Parts: sequence; C-alpha cells; structure tokens
Amino acid sequence: MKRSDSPANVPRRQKRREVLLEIAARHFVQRGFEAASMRDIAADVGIRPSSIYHHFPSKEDLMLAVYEEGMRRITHAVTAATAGVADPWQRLECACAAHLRSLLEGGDLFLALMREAPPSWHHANKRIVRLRDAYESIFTGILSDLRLPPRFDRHLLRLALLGAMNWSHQWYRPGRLTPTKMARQIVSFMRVSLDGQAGNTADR
Amino acid sequence: MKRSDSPANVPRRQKRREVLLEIAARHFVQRGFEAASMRDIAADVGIRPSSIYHHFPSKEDLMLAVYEEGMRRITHAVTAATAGVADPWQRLECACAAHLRSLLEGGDLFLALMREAPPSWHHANKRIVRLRDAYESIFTGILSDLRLPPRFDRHLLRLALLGAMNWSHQWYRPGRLTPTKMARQIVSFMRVSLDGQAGNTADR
Amino acid sequence: MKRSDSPANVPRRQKRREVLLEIAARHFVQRGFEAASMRDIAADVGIRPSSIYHHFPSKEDLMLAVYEEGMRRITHAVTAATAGVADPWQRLECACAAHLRSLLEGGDLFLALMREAPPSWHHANKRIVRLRDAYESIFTGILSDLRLPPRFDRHLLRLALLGAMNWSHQWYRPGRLTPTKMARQIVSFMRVSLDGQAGNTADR
Amino acid sequence: MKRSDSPANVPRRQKRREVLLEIAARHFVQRGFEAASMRDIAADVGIRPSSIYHHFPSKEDLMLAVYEEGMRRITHAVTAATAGVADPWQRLECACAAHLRSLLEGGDLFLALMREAPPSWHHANKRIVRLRDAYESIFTGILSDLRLPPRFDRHLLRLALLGAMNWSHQWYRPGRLTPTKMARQIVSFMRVSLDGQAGNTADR
DNA sequence: CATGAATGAGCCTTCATTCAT
DNA sequence: AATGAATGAAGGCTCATTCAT
Repeated sequence: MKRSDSPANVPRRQKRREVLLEIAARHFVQRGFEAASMRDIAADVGIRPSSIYHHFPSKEDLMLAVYEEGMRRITHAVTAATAGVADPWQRLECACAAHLRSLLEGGDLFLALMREAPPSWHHANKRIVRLRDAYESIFTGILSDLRLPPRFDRHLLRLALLGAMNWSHQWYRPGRLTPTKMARQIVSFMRVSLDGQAGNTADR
Repeated sequence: MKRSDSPANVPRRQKRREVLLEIAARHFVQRGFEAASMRDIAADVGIRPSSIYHHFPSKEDLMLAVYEEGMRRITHAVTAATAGVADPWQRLECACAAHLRSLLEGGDLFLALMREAPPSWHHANKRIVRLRDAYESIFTGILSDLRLPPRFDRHLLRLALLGAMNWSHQWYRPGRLTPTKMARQIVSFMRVSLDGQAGNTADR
Repeated sequence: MKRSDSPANVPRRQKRREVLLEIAARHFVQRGFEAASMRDIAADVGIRPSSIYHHFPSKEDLMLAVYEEGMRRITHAVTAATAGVADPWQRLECACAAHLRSLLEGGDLFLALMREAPPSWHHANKRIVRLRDAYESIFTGILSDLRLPPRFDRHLLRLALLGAMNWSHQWYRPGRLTPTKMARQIVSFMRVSLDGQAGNTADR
Repeated sequence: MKRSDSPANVPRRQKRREVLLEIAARHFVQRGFEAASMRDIAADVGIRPSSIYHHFPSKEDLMLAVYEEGMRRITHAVTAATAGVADPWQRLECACAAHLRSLLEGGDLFLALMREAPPSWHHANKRIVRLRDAYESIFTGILSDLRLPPRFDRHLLRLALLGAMNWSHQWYRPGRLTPTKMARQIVSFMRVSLDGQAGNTADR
C-alpha cells in the first residue's frame, strides 16, 4: 500500500499540534495573551520559535486554536455527560458537573476559555462568540426542559448559573469541595427552591 | 510671590491624578494590562509619557492605584447603600444592587476590578487580595445575618452569588434589565428558596 | 515502461524553468530583489518553495538566470532586427527600436535588466557585467560605423544614448509615443546634427 | 532670556538628523532599501536602533526624508547655478553641470534620488512624484526658452536628456571626464544640432 | 513639574535554505 | 522531482523606563 506512512505521519503532526496547543494554553492562562511570548512557548515545546509558524500562522491564530480546541472538548464533555440522562434536573446536574470538572480539573485548555477575549480580536471574536453561543445553548436546552414557575426568567437563570460556575476558577483550590459536589449543591439548591420538591433525594 | 500654589494646586494635582486613573483604567480594561501602553495612556491624558512617572512610579503601580481606587469606590458604594437598612434580606438586595450598578454602570474604574490579575503581579497581588477580601467580607457579614437552613454552605453561596454578579459584565448590555432589577430578581430568587417565604412581595 | 519520459519530459522541465524565470522576473521587478520572496514566487508558480531549489540552487542564481535570459533575448532581438540592414544610421535606428520594444513592451524579463545590481552580488556581478558589456558592444560596433565629425566622443555618445533609452522605462506609458517612434525620433535627431544631413526623410 | 538653549539645542537635534540622513542614504544606495537594515544604520551613526525612531517613525519615513533632502539640495544647486545666467543655452549647460556634479560627486544623498522607488511605497510615492516633478519642471522651463525647430518634441528631449544624465551614475568613474565637461559636451552637442549654430565656440 | 532624548530588552514575524521522506 | 518540517539568522519595531535639562 502506498499510504503506509499516513497512519504514522498524520498522528505525528497531530501530536505536535496538540502539544503546542496545550503548552500555549498554559502560557496564555498563566501570563495572559499579550504577556505570553512565542519564544517561551516554543522553548517549552522544545522547538524553535520560527517552527511554530508551520502550525499556526500567527500568535492570534494560535490563541484562537486553543480556544476552539477547548470549546470542542468541553462541548464534548458536557454532551457525553448528559447523554442517556432523561430527568431534566439530573441532566442539569450532570452538565454542571462536567462543566466544572473540565474547567477546574481539565487543565489550561479549558481555563483559556474563561479569559475574556480582548477587543483587538475583532474578527476572531466572531468565531469565538459563535462557538461560545453554541456551547451555552446546551444549557439553554436543558433549562427549557425544567418545570419552573410560570414566567420565570430562564434567561437570567442561565446567565447567573454560568457566571457562578465560570467565576469559580478564580477561587477554587483542590480540596474537600470537588467540582462534582459543587455541581450537586448548586443544582440541589436551585431544585429545592424552584421545583418545590426537596433536593434531599438528589442530595442522596 | 508668584501665586498662592497650595490652596489651588493640591486639588489640581489631585485632579490630574484622577484623570490619569480614569483613563488608565479605560486602557487596562479595553486592551488588557500588558497590551495597554504608557504612551497611549499619556497621549489620551494629554501629557508626555515620561510625565506619568511624576504621579506613579511604574506601570504596575498605576494599575495598582486603579485597582485600589475602584475598590475604594465600590466599597463606599455598597456600604452607603446598605447603611440604615436593617432587614438582612433587604440589606443583601441593596448590596447586590450597588455592586451591580457600580460594575455595570460605573465606568472602567470598576470594570478593572474584574480583570483577573495576572500572576506576574506577584507582590502586588498581596495587596490586591487583601483589598478584595476586605470588600467581600461585607457580603460575608450580610450573609451571616440571614436565617438559613442549618448547616447551609454560606461560603459557597457567597462565592456563587459574587460569581453570578461579577460575570455579568461579560454579557450585560444596557436595556430593559437594569442592574437594580437584576439584583432584585437574584435576591428574591434566593429568598423564596432559602427563606421559605415568597419573594412575591419583594418582587413588587 | 511507465512513460516515455525523455522526449516529453525535457520540454516539460524546460517549461517549468521558463515559467519560473518569468514569474521570478516579475517579482524582482515589482518588488526588488531583496523584497521579493521565494515563497511568493513559488506560490505564483504553483509549487512549494523547496521545489524551486531543484531548478536553481539559490535565490541569487535565480536572479542571475533571469538576468541572463533577459540578456539572451534582448541580444537576439537586436541582432535579428539589424540583420540585413546595411546603412549604419538605419542599423542604429533598428537597434534602438528593438531595444526599446524589448524594454518597454517585452515584459518583466527585460525590465529586470535595468535594475541596478546591488553590490551584494559581488561575484555574480562579474558575469553580469560581462553579459552587459557584450550586449552594449553591439551598439559600440554600430556607432563605430557611423560617419561622425573627427575626434567625436563616440564613447560618451553611446553611454548617453543607452542612458536615454534605459531610463525611459521610468516614465514610459503605452500611448501615442510607441517605442518604434521613439527610436526614430532619437536617431533622426542625432542624425541631423551629426551627419549633417536632414533626417527629414526618415522623419517621414 | 529664556531661550538661551535654543541656539545650542536645535542645532544639535538638527545635526543628529542630518548625520542620520547621510548615513542612511549611504546604506540605501549601497545595499538597496530592503537590504539596508536599521540596525546597521544605527551602528554606523553610533546610536542604538531604537533611537532612530525618535527622529523618524519608520524605515520608510527615513527613506522618504532622505529623498526629500536630496531633492531639496539638488533643486537648490541647480537653481543657484542658473541664477544670473541669461542665455538659455548657457542656462541649460549650467543646469546640467550642476545636476551631474550633484549626482556624481555630491554623495549618497543625491544617488538615492536615482533609485527607483519600489511600488510598495504607494502613498509615499505621491510626495516623491510631486517632488521629482517639481524638480524636473526646472528643466522644462529652461528648455521652453530655447529656440528650436518648429514642432520639435521638447517633451521627449527633456526625458532623453535627463535619462542620459541620470543613467550616468551607473558607469561614471572619477577621471578625465568630469561632470562639468560632460555637461558641456552634451549641451554643445545638442546646440550644434538644434540651434543650427556651431557648438565650437561654446566648446572653447 | 514637565519633557525630549536615549536605551536595553524584548517582541512577532519572515526568510532562504536544508534534508529526510 | 517534489515537499513538509524545521531552523538559524535577522529584521523592523514597541515598550517601560531613566535622566539631564
């Protein structure tokens, strides 16, 4: 067969790309996009700065790729976590748990998602916004399945819920309160109040 | 004597300083700390870059001053808003409203507070953290006065509440949903769930 | 046998080479030797940059080849144009016309000849100078056949004539004044002054 | 008096600027605009590369300034050389002599004028073209004062004359044929042919 | 108090070229 | 013959900061 190299070569390139993404994400998260330097990223990857440009045409594109990969993964994580779960409240809890686990224990690729994109990304932002909206629509869907008091502002609820979770990376430290427990508490708290039923059962 | 400097000049100097702070805040918020340049800030203020150093010894100190001023103001705003309000739930709503009004309608000085401080600020962070903790303790105090179910995690509640509010500057756009209404909804939502009483009354 | 490579491939290779030359000439002329990039040239040709090196060992050699090809063509053009013309003044006019037509209407390969070779070409210049001298000697020959006043500085005349023509690509725009007419005017102008005879007839 | 520093300071700044211009011109002429490097220019001037940017905002602006200064000087030289000369033919000879002396013996600032501006200078070219046109109009003026055969193409004559002169820097080497003599020969050659009078007298 | 000039460090990026495949 | 990947070198430029005036 001709393409005997393909199964070995493509992965190699893919691998380089992913390592780059991972390390770049770390730099972007730890130092900020502007402060992070291509030199340092390259040094960490073990290649020369100019070699980065074989994989990404610019620093901004690198950041964009980081963002997209992170979004791809968290979307997959949340989708997978809720698959097969029928009860809306349980779905919500699973989604929140997956979201928090990704964000707080998934590494820098996910943390990069929380960095507010500087407005200089103008055009890039368009894609970013679209990706973010697509992701958040997962929650919109789940929330719309909940039985809530009539005329309840589901919109604000979603924003508050995501805000509460997204902000957590600013104070979260590994310890007794795991992401999973956090999700359970937050959702059970919502449930008892909105569903009119005790969250006791869900609280185990 | 040429001019009576002291009674007129001190305010003038104060003024310069505040203008600088305001404009610097705008740049830090809009472009990020690293991307903002002393040149541009100076140009916006109408002075030469080297003149900034008569007011602040370094860019980092300038940012720090922005942060402190913002913190000073929001602390004052929340304190003033809750002064004279006895009922804990009402105190909470007033505090949240003041917090959201400052953040969403108060200008860049307040928005600068929400920018995650890059770790390169090492020592600066110490002061920042202290200021932030001092501010958040206001909420800790109010929350501790609330009548809540026993063994309720007030810690997580505070973090979730602040997260939900702080994140709002990412999606908030002036319109029907004002900061004040937002605060009322969020708190009434908490109240109905935790206090066991209807938020209906508070909801107007 | 897979394919009869030799009779069909040699031309193909020749073709590639010529296309490369043509496109490289365009880039060198339009952007200058240093500013032109192998990347862009390759992209325009439709191959990868590294593939250029199968045809030319370096960028400098590529430029040299462009120069040589241009010189080869203009030499051929002028030689052909004057072949069979006996009268020295007519020979001169034909030569000038061919020179100007090549330069102004012949494309970038010819224009590349007029770019002053940067001194960084050190060794390359030797060949270039030889080629240029060989070409200019055609004019030297024609000029030496003219009947001119005794002790007339034919050397300066040649340099002035070539200068006047070579500079024309800086101001020439296609229009009423064609290269051919230009040659006729310039030569008839010389003729009336130096030959003592009217160029009226040639002037139509 | 307050401005006691002005007579000492302004010259210093002016001096730096002129030295920079001179040295930059040398680099641009010897290596070409693209190949010349700000680092090397700065090193030759004896300052750090970043310091150049206090005087000129970019490499392109530096080149533009070189061009303008050269144009300013050659315009002044030719204007001064023809001042007080009444006879049109003599005016022409003086102008050509001044032009050639500047170009061939005036240093790199003048040679820089002959470098064809790369088209990437788009907007810069506008100013360049205007300056060049202004300069060449001096010759247009002189030529229009000459008594020439009716319906003679003075336009082409000017272009040919300037071409012959401008091209000379490509072959000129200091020696027996000085710029002044060159001008005399060229003009006397034109004169005998066009004016119908012998150039003998002017030829000494 | 203001600032013009200078600077050292560093940045992102481009480039011609090599070489294993 | 072609090319994907890598790279050393260099390039233009920006920046926060200092200091003499």
